[in-house]
Amino acid sequence: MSASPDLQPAFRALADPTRRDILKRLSAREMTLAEITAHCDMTRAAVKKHLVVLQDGNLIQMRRSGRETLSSLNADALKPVVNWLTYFESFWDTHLGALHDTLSDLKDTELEDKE
Amino acid sequence: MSASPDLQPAFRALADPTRRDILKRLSAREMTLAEITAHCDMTRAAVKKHLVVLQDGNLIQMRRSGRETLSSLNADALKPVVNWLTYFESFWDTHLGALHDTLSDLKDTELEDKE
DNA sequence: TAAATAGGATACCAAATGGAATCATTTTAG
DNA sequence: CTAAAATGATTCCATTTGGTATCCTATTTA
Repeated sequence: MSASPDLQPAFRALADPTRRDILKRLSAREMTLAEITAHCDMTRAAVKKHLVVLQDGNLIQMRRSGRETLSSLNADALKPVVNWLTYFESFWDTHLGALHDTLSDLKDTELEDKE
Repeated sequence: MSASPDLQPAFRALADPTRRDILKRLSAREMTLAEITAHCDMTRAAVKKHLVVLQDGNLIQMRRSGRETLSSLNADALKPVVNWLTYFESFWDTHLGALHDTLSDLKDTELEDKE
């Protein structure tokens, strides 16, 4: 029943600013390694490594075309991540999260629509 | 105009499974270091370090009470993260993201509801 | 076919990380 | 006051990371 997909590779991939930047760029169009590198201020080899990490997180795909490799965004892989984070939505706009337990007996007290 | 908050510390904090687990636990109630450690299968010192990383990401707060320190969730800090990810929402459920550019001249072609 | 292009694959490095071990400090129980 | 409880602070260690430098392979294309 494929419990929950392994979020680790995706969270790991998102933990680096260069990789997040690459994702944004790929949301516009697929790009070659050289093109991506042009924006990254580091060597091709370094960018390539980032692409591999992104691929491990399933956040991008790569396809070979002639002598170049086009990387493209796989935004769907972000869904499980957002889903994980959404769990905490009910704790937003209130610092009562930590008191949740303490206040459980007052559950009908209306917490008016925050801001 | 406080452009965008620095997402790095938060993304960094979220990149570790132990820390994500701690966040889930803290969503129930605030906990002491000893309590958290009880679930983590590692030393107090190690857990303490994770708490510091979470605090750097502003995902938790700590308050001292007598000889113990209570850590509590600050779910609000997840908002900017979700917001960043939401940017990609328009690319979900379609693998056309990478072709967005290529297809730009066909923009009136109706892309019927995917799936 | 030979040179130029675009990428892969490795080896190597310094710095950051995850964790354990230890020792010091503060608070509460007797 | 004194010991136990709870945490903080430091040091040390192995592994992972982010990057560079190099060398090698596959495509083009002149």
